[in-house]
Amino acid sequence: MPELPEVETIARDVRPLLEGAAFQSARVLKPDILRGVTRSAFERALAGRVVRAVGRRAKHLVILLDDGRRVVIQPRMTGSLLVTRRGGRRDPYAAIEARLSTGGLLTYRDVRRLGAVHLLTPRAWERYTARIGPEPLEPDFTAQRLAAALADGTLAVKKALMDQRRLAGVGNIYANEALWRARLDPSRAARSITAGEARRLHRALRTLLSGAIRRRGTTVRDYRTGTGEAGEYQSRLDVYGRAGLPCRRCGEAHRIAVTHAIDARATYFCPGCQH
DNA sequence: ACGAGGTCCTGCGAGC
DNA sequence: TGCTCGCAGGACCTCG
Repeated sequence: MPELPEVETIARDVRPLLEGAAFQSARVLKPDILRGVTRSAFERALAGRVVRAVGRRAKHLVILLDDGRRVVIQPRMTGSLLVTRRGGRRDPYAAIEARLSTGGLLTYRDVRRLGAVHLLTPRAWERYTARIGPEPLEPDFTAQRLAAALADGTLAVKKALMDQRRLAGVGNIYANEALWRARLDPSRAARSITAGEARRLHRALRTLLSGAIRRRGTTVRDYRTGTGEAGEYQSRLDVYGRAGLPCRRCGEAHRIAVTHAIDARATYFCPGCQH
């Protein structure tokens, strides 16, 4: 499930293949993934446009066109973006295909189609990005800013971490991992996190997310990089998916537990060392 | 203002 | 073996 490191990996993979290339044509094969734009309007908008930049904001891929508009792709659970040579086998899960002037084919595929694709004017993009919280890997994201994002919440700290208005890009896997690293109980009220704990969590988040980017993301099931491969970080996970296994800090003394008490999501934690 | 729960969607694995 | 069913869950929604 693409979170920040996965979307960043996809962006880095497709960037050199897209920037400077023109879309010759685009076809929307599964129109229900489009938001706020019709199939025909989307296809017309892409035709002839040159890609000026490819980036990431939170868990969204952002393709900046030469007319200032942006194609914003939110892969959610099972979305992936891939550039291939043309003439390959038909992908039954392809939602959008766009032919490139370089001879390549850009495909957005999404098995469950929970993803969303927007076409945004500069003004609409400003409104869109303003609703998302700070980027945790930006240099100006300090422990104080993290503490501020958590300060007003009676909700569980894990849920606060995953709230995209408070903090950008963290989903279920990395929220579990960051809280284990910071030795914090996921069910703690967000506002109960002290300044010192926020510093621990801040450090945990930054090292975790940058480490996961270096390993090209975490593939549990569906996630693929921009070159169609699995990520490499799944073998490094400390808690996610490790229910019943010994805690990597406590050893045999404590085993990883799983609960669905927080927002009905799978929460993995060590009862021995997370408080 | 908050939490709880529903919704979208399809593949997969557990269980009978 | 073949079927049903629940689960995976990010973001958004409504309801109380």
